[in-house]
Amino acid sequence: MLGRKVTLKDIANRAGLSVNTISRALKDKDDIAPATRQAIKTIAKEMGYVGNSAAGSLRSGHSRTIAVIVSDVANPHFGILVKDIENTARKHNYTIFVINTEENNELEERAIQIAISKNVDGILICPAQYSAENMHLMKRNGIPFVLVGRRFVDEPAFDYVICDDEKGGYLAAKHLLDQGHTRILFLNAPQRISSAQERYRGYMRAHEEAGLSVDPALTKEIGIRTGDAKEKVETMVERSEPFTGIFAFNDVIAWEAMYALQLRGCKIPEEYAIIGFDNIHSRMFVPFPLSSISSSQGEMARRAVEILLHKINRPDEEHSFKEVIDTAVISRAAANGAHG
Amino acid sequence: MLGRKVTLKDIANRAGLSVNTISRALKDKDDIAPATRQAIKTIAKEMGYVGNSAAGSLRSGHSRTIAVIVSDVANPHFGILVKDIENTARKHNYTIFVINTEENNELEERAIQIAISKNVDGILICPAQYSAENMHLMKRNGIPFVLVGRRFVDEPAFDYVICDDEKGGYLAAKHLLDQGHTRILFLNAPQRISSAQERYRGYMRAHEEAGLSVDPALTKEIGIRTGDAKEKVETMVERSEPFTGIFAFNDVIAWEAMYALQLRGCKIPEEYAIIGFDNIHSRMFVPFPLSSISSSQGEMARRAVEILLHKINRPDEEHSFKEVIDTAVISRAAANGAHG
DNA sequence: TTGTATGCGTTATCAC
DNA sequence: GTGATAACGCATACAA
Repeated sequence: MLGRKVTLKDIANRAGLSVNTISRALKDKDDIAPATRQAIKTIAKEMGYVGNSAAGSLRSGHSRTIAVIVSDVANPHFGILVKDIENTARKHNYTIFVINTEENNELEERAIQIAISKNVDGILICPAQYSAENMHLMKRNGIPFVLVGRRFVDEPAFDYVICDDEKGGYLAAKHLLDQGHTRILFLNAPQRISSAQERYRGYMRAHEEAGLSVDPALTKEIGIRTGDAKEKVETMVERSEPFTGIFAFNDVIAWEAMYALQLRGCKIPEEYAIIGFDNIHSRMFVPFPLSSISSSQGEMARRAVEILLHKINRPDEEHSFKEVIDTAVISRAAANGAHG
Repeated sequence: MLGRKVTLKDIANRAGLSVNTISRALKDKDDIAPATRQAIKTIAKEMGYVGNSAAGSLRSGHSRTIAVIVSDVANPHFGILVKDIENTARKHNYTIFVINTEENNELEERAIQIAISKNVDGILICPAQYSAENMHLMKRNGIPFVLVGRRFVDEPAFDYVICDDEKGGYLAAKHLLDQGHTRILFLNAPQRISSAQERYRGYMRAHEEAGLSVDPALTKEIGIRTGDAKEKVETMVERSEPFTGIFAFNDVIAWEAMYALQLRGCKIPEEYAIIGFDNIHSRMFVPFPLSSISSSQGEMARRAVEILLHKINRPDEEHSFKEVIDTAVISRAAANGAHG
């Protein structure tokens, strides 16, 4: 055991062959004698050889790796998304790694730099959207990338795969309006985020259609920090601000809102009806029902990977990819008298 | 805009200086004229330069990056752990990226290879533990690593940071036994995993102490797949196998068990008492109470990073690190008549 | 079928 | 303070 990284040279020395032969044998090139190849592979395995992709990609220009940059690893929505991305990527013989931005602009810039500096072939990113500047970092460096779940409407050059957020917002609000709720608290993400804007538009459209105006006091911006939604809901209840429905930007925020209501002794669904977004209850079993808007993460992940690989493999093609995946209401009612 | 990666050479051309000077200026070496440095930095920023750490680490031998290899990104426990690791690493000016193994041996091997091949300075890993072979891949390549949450008892050379799983298992079982439950279903992880073994030992010790023997039919192995716990619990209920308490290996399994019981119309906590592990309810607000064993992820993350950095910086020091962080019962009762 | 030479982008060393 | 040169580990082109 060397106690340091095993290189092609180490194997070459052991095998009495040139570095080149080792390299070609391990890459299964066809101009190596089968016996030689076998012998080399055995030695490589024995020595615990792990290729240095940093060196390899420096020379070859590709690494069969893609970086996935997400805004919140602790949100199961992204955990599921990452899993789905990984599965699709693996089918195409690509490996992924994940970098977290915590919805922070500086961390996002760092994340992109790390990805680029590790010579990834492409990047899938759910952008924090403080500005498009970080995206231009990828553009300028010629790295193929696809936006996932969010888009920049002012930047037609950026490809994306999103779900139909406007429709989702519309369906969510309509779902509650149809149940007779007229004052719907919208726990939305910050407005810089495209999906927040679009869901808001849908929320407004549903109200207009119902002939209702919306009290601006009912729209709150929730940050990524745990406890933010809880505090907002608590304040509303404390001040006896009237509302009976809640539409949450995502299911984790919805959970927190439900928690806050319970704390204050409010009854769900007797006093409040709630709907979330992402439909994560379809991918993990949680012991309370929550209606939600399905954004089809699996489909989103698959298309995002496929488009990215397409761009990686045909860098000169100018094709533009803008995919909007359909959304739908998934209605979950209280089963056995429990809340929902 | 070049439309390809910006290199030091590009900046050197623009600035009319040598590549070496650019490199030294951007790295804030002190033998560069302040004016030169400033001019260079401006140009670099303008051109959207991103250092190629793949090339840099090839030469320098380090990258200020560590890889975090976890078994299930979709489990919020790991999401929180990753966040905490990231925070500590950032304080020391290290960047992390995450690779998922889905508790699969081949994916784990691939993950380790990716990490090593990207020239990371060290690895934090929650091993899948099919064998210690994958760990030896790191050992043989001289990459510092620290096990997080799991350990190899037969391999005294592998450093780790874990929580006191035996005590955790003991406390969990005792918590339920003290409430009068004598038949406690243990939804454990597979036995190859050290924490599963140790929690099982604790579970047994609590029973012995109470003068009770344990029915082997009450111990089930739950895989990583969503739905596994649900099916096991449903089968138990269907067959009317008697039990009134459940101890789940982690909180996500506990959620699923509660879900399954509710589906069958079982009442919690009237008919069943449940306790989980990881205490993720302390880091996200979920609208139902769940008692759990606190494993102090924050502390675990902090220590793991510190130990890893120590090993990176003092590679010759033979110091061995084996840290066991205390566990405790966090009891959560039903608040407003809801279940718990 | 195998070996030799070259260069990827960066950093370390040394000369000026 | 700055520039020239070599080297990291690997893959490619080409020679043998």
